[in-house]
Amino acid sequence: MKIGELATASATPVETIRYYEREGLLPQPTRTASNYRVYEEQHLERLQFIRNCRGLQMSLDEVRELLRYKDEPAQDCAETVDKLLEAHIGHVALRIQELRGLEAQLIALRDRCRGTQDVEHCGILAGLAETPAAPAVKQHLHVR
Amino acid sequence: MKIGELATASATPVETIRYYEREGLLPQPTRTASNYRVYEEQHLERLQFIRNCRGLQMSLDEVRELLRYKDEPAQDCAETVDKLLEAHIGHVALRIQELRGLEAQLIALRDRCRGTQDVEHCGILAGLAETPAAPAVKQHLHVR
DNA sequence: TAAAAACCCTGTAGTAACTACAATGTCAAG
DNA sequence: CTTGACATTGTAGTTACTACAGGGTTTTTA
Repeated sequence: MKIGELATASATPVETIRYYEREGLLPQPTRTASNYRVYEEQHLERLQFIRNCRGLQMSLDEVRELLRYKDEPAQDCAETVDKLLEAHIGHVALRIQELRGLEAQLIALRDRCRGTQDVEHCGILAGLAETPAAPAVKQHLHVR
Repeated sequence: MKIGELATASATPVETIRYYEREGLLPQPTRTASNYRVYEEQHLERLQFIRNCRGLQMSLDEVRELLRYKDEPAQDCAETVDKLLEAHIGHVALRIQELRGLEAQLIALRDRCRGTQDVEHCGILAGLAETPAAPAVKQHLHVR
């Protein structure tokens, strides 16, 4: 299987596959005489695993950890895997909470606009300029 | 007001303020003889506006656009501002939907693990390896 | 008054997870 | 035998910052 085929089989851009290889998530495949990458079924499976994890919004570091457990299972693996997943679920739930608050604020802001025409008196811009009123999501601006 | 004061007044890291200046979001302030930036009240207001928008998860490009309307109000401004906000609300709502689906999948995955001990048969890793079963968030992996 | 601490400056590089070239090489079809 | 699709490496761009390094200045403190 050449890289293009693997790409379509896994719905992953070619460049991303090469990126995963550079990052050590995918093992280096064998090469043809002309230096083309040649993949086996195993590669496809591993790539699909990665993509599934990514689809679940895990970071590449988390994926790396899971792959490590797949590659060399130890006795306390299951527990650790479970923990990782548990933590991830927590993050997602928190993010949903934050976005809900955000949505409410945005809707409130939008509704301030209804009824004004000119920008000078537009409630939206005024609302965004307010200092304490709409301190928005106060926490770390830095969520994903 | 020196940059440090502006930073504490706006709860924004100093480096971020300089970054906004480089990006053209904040106008270049005057300087002291020793080349220190000197800010006025206006700067603080503008920075607060930016931070509020960012707190609402708007991109800097969106903020830039809003600032443009603040700076030079035209006749059809209010409408455009409204549209921008409307679109933004849509994005947030969509993202919440996606995360909800995600959460459900993660929980289902976690529950597959209950009852197994060793990694070889751990339902979580097996679930993540499956091809069609948990295609996760199928769409663009690339949401924020 | 002098030294130390706290602040400021510019410029560059790093972050995550890709994406997008540029410049080149290879292979299959017509 | 040429055209087009595919492959290669390497580098730079994306977003919104963050973190230095290597300097200068100002304020505080002893």
